[in-house]
Amino acid sequence: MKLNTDFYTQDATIVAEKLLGKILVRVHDNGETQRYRITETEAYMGAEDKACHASKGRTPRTEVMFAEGGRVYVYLIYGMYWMLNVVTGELNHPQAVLIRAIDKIVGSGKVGRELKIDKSFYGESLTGSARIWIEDAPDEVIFETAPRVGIDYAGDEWKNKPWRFISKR
DNA sequence: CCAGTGATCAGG
DNA sequence: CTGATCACTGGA
Repeated sequence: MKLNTDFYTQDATIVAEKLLGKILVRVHDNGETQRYRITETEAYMGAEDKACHASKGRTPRTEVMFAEGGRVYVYLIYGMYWMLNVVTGELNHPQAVLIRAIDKIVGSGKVGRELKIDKSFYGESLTGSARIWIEDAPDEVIFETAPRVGIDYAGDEWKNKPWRFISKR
């Protein structure tokens, strides 16, 4: 069953944890369907969080994070990799969860490449799209937490938050 | 270690 | 317009 708006409007730290073990579904134009279990996520927690893009203010790129949870936030990094994020939280609470790994595809850049994510997914509704959504899964998940990756610029307080969630089998 | 690669944003 | 920066990966 597709995860609904009630799920996505929770805080990013909650959603990031609960997304572990859930099924990410991607349907291509030719009908080919990919299904992957989400195995690693990171939470970005709003305007306060120096590691969150939205802490730099409301810009065309960060705009979608201010929407109610349940949309896709994508951006290109280093001119090569599309980062796939899920917008979470209530309206005007700019939060998102980065999908870092799905099954054997470990690495946020590889995830975007594997699923053929591009700019056209910016703002896509995860509750209403026919080409990308996430389904609930009953599996119990064992996970550990760790600091987030690649955010040295954020300062110690935010850099050290254990907001990376890694599924252990 | 570091090159590749291009959108994005603040500043003139 | 310019130039710095970047939630990364892959190859030396």
